Amino acid sequence: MSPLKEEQLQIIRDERREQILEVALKLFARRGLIGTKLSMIAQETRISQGLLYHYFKSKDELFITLIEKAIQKLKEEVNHIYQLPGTPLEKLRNVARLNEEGMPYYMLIHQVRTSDGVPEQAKELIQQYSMETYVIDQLEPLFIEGQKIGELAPGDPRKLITCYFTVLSALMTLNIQEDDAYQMPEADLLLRIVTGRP
Amino acid sequence: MSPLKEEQLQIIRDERREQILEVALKLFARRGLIGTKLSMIAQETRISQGLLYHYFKSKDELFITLIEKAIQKLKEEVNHIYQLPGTPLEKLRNVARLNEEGMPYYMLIHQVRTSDGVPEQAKELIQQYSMETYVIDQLEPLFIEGQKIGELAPGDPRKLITCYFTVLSALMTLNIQEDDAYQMPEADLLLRIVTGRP
Amino acid sequence: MSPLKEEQLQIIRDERREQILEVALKLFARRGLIGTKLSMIAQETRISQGLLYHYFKSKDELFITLIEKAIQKLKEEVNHIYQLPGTPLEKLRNVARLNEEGMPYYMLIHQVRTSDGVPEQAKELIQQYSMETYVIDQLEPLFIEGQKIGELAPGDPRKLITCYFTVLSALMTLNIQEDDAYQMPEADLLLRIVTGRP
Amino acid sequence: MSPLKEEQLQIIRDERREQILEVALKLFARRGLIGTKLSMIAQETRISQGLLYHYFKSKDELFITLIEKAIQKLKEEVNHIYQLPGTPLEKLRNVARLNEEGMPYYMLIHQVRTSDGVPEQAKELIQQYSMETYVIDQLEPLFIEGQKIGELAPGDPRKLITCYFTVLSALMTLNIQEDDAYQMPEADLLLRIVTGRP
DNA sequence: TATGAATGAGGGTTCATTCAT
DNA sequence: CATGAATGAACCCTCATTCAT
Repeated sequence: MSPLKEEQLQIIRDERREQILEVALKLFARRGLIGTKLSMIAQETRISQGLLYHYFKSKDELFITLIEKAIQKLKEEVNHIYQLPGTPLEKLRNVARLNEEGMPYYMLIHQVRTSDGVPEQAKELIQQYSMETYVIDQLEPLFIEGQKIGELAPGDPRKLITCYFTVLSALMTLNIQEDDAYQMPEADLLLRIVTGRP
Repeated sequence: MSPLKEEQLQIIRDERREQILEVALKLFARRGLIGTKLSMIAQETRISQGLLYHYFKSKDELFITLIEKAIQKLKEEVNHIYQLPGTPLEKLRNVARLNEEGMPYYMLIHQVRTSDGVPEQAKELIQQYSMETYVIDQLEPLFIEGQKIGELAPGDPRKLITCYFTVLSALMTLNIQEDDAYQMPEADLLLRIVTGRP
Repeated sequence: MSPLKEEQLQIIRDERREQILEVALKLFARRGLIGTKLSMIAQETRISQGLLYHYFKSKDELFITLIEKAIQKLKEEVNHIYQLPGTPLEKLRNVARLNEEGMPYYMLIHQVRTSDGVPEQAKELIQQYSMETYVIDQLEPLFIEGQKIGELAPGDPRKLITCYFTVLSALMTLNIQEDDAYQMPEADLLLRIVTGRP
Repeated sequence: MSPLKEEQLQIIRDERREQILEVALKLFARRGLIGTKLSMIAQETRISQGLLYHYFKSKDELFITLIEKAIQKLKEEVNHIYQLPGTPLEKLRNVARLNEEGMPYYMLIHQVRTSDGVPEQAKELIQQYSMETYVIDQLEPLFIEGQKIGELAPGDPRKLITCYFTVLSALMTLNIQEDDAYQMPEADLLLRIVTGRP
């Protein structure tokens, strides 16, 4: 009866959905929520505008879905740090090599934090994901260990974490491109913030 | 009619223009070019929408005017560093106490750099104001002196400047608010980037 | 394949068609032609939207089919009056107990008569089914007989019929619901129109 | 300063507003809320679509405004009955000559009562204006007087009122046109409902 | 100068209809 | 026969800009 395998259909659906999310992420990151027309997303995904509404109930919902993914992504990244090889400092050095993949997500979150005119739900999601309660709690043991073995500068570890990751987030948000006036700083210079040594 | 009146009118005109620019700066910074409606600017300036067009030919022109002011402002700020009291390090410490006044300008520039959908002319202006050719050139002597007297870490001074000011710009752009997940880092932690000491 | 199967299929087909018509009638009556989405009809019939097009060429055709059924229904109802038991007045009293089943059809016809934006063909059908030429002609003998035996008030019987059935149709169209501001009047009060007696 | 008399402006505004309401009433009555496009209203009022939004925040608001007017109108009409000349029966006879002006309002109310897809607020307004609590209360004294002087049939006056006005409302809603299958009944025939006499 | 009405292009969204499977 | 993805036209609505006063 079923004219197409239920399963196949679902796979196609999911792929298409991911395509849309990918395109939308890129565009929202660069142009903002209002600045991104659905026609752009549709065109770049090679689908009709109407079809977007088979996958997302509205532009806002599409945006919010991306915010949820962004938060998920950031959490995973923080958790991932522990699985990196080496001493605490070496782990942090790897984090400092800012990955290009995560950048659009940072920009999205930045928009939610700084712009009016984004869906209220997006703002609430961002507020729930507080750096305070998540990132800092997660990384405190790592910093304490780094201080114990003398790799990291002494002082309140929570303050150190906050400073370091605020700077990293900010740099992500700057979205530095090649041939740009700004230059993405070398990791070793940034690490001075936490090591207190050249 | 009378020359006196003309003059007064001109003064009122200029004041009004400044008012508009002030309001627009605040709104553009928070909501972006597209997200800011002329009706908002008019309302907050307590003038009619139509009157805006006596002062600026278009929304884009208003935006571009602000970009020009932003660049002017940043140049002045860099120049101002030399007039601060104290050793090079002390001067830089003062810069690190990020001034709230300049923040909206940073956000405007950030928008131009990272967003599509802003007037082409704005992009050109920003590209002309290259950190490379202006900020770095201006501050190189200061950093070299700081290295000479041992206050600053050794190494390529231009790289140091770039890193330090990129981080400052990025933090400005984050537009950290009270009761925010992020916390504006203490100046001393940021200065470690250039001193290499705790 | 086998003739038996073909036959069964045809039966299923016809049943399905009736289901669709039933659902559509209910929805069109309450929401109007434009206010009823094909997706609603499909959902309530438990079939896909696409399948609707195997049974009806378009939304308009579906609507027109219902109008044809409505007219058929009303004709049958008028014919049915003669088969009711009792004197002419008793027959009319039974008609006045307005049957709920026919109400959606009345509402459909009302829509065609009063709304623009319905298919032209529907309007033509309704105009052909003129109360004048059908209902009145059919019921004239009944009224004349009623007048003869003194049950009905004297006067032009055609005028009486027109008045009485216009009122009934109008009440049908009002689609009075329970707990409504309006109350469906008692049959005896309405019958005063034709009897001229309390 | 004021470039145009505040007062004049207001007058023009009000006139335009009335124009729009008039056109919208006519169209909504015949085509329903959904069936009436703003472009139709704009075109018939000879203004641009955009200008509609200077006068009404949305299509729904326009519709609701008309519902409010409709209720107001109906109340006035009921109150007006007492000021008509003559005996109670003569007053009612005048009411029975259904005025064409009020018809679109009846149709609007009918739509709200019978259609889904109209603004919730409109439904609430209609429910508040209950015939029960308003029309009947208002007219009860008139009917009682009519019964006292033998003009009206005996029996529960509230039931009589309900029946009579339900029939009148229903006939209004039928929106009988010239050269229509239906014919608006003569007043005297309808009055039999309340008089019980030919 | 100053206002607010007026316009119209273009946005997000809906939905009847078609099509590939 | 049956599905649900896919399309595109047309809707409501917004807003930068112009215009009459």
